[in-house]
Amino acid sequence: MKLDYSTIAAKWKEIWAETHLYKVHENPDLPKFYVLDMFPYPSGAGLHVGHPLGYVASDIYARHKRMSGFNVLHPMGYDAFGLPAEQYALDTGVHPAKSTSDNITRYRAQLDNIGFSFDWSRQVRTDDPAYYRWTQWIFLNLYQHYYDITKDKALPISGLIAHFGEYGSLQMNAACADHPPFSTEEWKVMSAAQKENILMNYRLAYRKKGYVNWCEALGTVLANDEVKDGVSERGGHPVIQKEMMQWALRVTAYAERLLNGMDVIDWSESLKAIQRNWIGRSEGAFIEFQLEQNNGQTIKVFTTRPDTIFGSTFLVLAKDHALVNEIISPAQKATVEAYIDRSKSKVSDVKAAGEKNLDGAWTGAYAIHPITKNKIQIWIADYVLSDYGTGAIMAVPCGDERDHAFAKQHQLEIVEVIDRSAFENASIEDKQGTLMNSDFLNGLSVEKAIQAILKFLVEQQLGTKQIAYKLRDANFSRQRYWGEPFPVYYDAEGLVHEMDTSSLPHELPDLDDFKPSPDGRSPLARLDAWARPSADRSLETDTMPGYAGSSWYFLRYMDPNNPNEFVSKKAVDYWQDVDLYVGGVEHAVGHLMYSRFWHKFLYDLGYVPTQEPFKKLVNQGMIQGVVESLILLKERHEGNAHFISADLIKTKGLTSEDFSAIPVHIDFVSAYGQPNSHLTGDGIQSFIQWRSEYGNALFEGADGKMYTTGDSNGAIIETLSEVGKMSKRYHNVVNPDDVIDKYGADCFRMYEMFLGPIEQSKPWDTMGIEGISKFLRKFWSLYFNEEGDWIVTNDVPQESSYKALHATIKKTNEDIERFSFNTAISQFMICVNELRKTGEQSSKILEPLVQIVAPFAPFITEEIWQQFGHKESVHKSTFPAHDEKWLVNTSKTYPVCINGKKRSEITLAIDIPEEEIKSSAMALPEIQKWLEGQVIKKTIVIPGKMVNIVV
RNA sequence: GCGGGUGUGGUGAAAUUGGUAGACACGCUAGACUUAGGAUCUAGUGCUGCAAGGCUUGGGGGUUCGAGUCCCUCCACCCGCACCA
Repeated sequence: MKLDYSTIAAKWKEIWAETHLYKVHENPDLPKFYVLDMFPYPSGAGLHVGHPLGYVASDIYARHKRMSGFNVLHPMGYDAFGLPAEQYALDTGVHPAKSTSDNITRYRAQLDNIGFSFDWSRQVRTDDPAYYRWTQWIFLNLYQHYYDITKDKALPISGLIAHFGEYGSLQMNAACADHPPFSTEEWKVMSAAQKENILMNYRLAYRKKGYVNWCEALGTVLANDEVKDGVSERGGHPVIQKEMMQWALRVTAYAERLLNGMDVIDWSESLKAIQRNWIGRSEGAFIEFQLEQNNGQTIKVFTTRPDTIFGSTFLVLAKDHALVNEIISPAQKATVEAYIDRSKSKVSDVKAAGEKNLDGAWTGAYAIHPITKNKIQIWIADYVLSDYGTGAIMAVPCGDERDHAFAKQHQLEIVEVIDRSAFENASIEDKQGTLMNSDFLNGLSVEKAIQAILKFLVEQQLGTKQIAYKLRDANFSRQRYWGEPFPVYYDAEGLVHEMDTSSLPHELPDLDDFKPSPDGRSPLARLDAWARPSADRSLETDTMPGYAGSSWYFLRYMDPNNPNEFVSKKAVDYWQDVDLYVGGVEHAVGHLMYSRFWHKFLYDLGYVPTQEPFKKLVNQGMIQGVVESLILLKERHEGNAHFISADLIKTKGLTSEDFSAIPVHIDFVSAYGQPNSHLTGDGIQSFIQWRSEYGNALFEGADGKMYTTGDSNGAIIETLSEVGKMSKRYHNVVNPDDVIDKYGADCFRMYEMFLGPIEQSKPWDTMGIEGISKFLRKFWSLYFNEEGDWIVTNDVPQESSYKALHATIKKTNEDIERFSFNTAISQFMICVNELRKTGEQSSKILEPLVQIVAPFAPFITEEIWQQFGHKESVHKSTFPAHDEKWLVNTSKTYPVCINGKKRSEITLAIDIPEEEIKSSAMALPEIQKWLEGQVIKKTIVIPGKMVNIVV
């Protein structure tokens, strides 16, 4: 049999599908293992070589676990709802439902091509009503629960209502937005609408009016993590702050648990750091400042440095702080309004520039310093954010850089309260130094002063100890068509009513015109018959954001077709949680945060047995593309464009002033990504056809070879050569199907793994793939000769072959376990080279070798395995165990006594019988004497101290 | 600015607990077979030196018999957050 990978792959793909090889069931007799990939959203572009990197790694891991006696759940599905799918549909004019399904078909074919061991019977897609009815169901649960801080869990809202009926809002320790306190009596006389408004402050899914990230171009509101540098992450459109009525999720209620949970999960430090940073916990205090008018109103500020309170010379409020309008003095009204106008017109991209914004205005009002009783001015400024802390600060110009800059800018008083003379290098914000000008705090260290002032503030009822988080509640409304409809409706008064869970799914209606409306309403709002089923009932026309469906999909895989529950108790008790999750780091604060939040919520409700959904998480790197460009001279040649081969830049002594680089589609480039990447005559023809404006261009290069700038070694070219994302824009997308056509799926898989450590990003470089291809041919040639005859015998193997095999078994086991696939592949190469060198043909060696390689190269190993006469798939076989007897170390370390004194270690070859070495009693001269007659490769003797001998 | 990470040949990278640094592969050089080679095989390939040898894991310092690995310090690069009080 000749090596014909495409025939082999086609054959086994079919057989695996027919026999449902990778189908799994709960099996209490076997330990479970759940290997999960982040499911893709099926965009129109299809998969490129970067996508499968993580999938291949997890597939190898899953296959290995399966062969090691675990019952492995390894599913795949599609994140079909959300902006990307809809945006694609908008671009192409095809209905999202159709384009999504078409794309899924294409993705599926591409995935199958790579030989993954997914159990496709468990596929989920988030746009399937049978799936999203449970997304809606979880939403309703969030709506029906609040977070009890004392019990530290979510509880039904009915308990809260009961509490209000009995105690009013007093003693209610729950996560909520600020609202005026009320008594039992007040609660009892409230109207339904008033009660509902109160409850909205507690519900975990709630409606609120507030500033949101509004993206005009996309016609929708975006979550904080969907906004990067003031523009939308998708499309790069400007985002402004707009006030709208929106659904939101009270993720802040879980901030502390989301933070603490990270201590018990096996994620990379950097990822945990990103999440910690996003949650942004800081300890400090709320301090109340009376207004000068003394009308009972106070301004509550948040500070992490209460010790500097004596240095506080003014207060600053956010521009949309609740009290702003009340306190502005008539004299300052015009100034303040002018400032607010200025500030509102500013788009958020001022932030991106990284400038400090010191704009602000004095309200004309004063507050009373709670301790010194001094009158201090109240200002409004951009640098105070309304949604962090209390939206108000006590400015301490001597202890905070921004306050300091602001004070200078507006000529406000600066009082030094920290003596830092003992700490030369301390910056203004360091917690070092001794208090001064601070009454009873004078002379205390910063640490001690914080404790002392906190005690004082609490005793005097001027403030409380508080923890603030940067984490914001998650906006949950999208003015879009392609998403889950909210299972709620509003009555004539605008009150929210839940749909009955038995009526779910609340299906997304069909629509012809799904373009966003410029007025900020969802396209569904135009569907009057649907949106207003009766005079006193209107439906929510916004839809849920992309992360809704992806926040719990890993649970659905456990029991994907259950019509009665989102997941059965039996299934979730067996599968528990995800043991290994592989995916991109780009989901660090979006998907991974929301999933953990939903999971903890479902845990509180008793639906899932674990607090954390993903025990171990591995972030695969990105496969980057090289941008190949042709050099276009600025100076034209007889009126036509003039390209030169990149190697001529140096020859001609050109500088970057003289030319520009024009990106070339990589399909035209020979030796893509290599130092000698170039266009041949055909390539030039294709280029001209592609970019017709260069039809008459002159192409100047030796032998008609036009070198491109893909070279990363060349001096001047280096600055032109770019490595970055693979994207359509740069025409550098490598399609896995093309690679597989040329080299086969096994080679593709192994090469992706061989590129380097899985977490690292690296450019796709076609050069190295030949090495893997060569290896696979060598591997094949252990089993078949050139004529294609089976050459495996039943002879007794050579000893060296056992050694090579068992070393490889051991290393492969260890390497896969620690996610080091490149080193495992290196070991295969060593083993295969060794077996070829000695001409090993024994099945005793070659049969287990197939099993070791099988997780990496599933197709050709399956083919070879059958040749041994096995009826069952190699992927159902048991991974061979290594035998220690063949793995005697080449050297062993023994403790010895050097010169009768110091205990140290000595490295000796194993050929020296162990009993010859009298443990710790052997002195240096004895060893040297014993070694006489041995072949000594290397000896390092440090007299009186240490011997290192290699025999 | 804050937080996290990374620095090893011409390249991608190994070195799991401190123990012969550079495995494995790419590339390159020479040779063999060839009409030819972008096929295959063989040998060589960290730097330096004719050699013996010397030097070598971003720089400097330290601990240790022994450091790529541990500690201190400086430098460079990458990623995340960024007016968070």
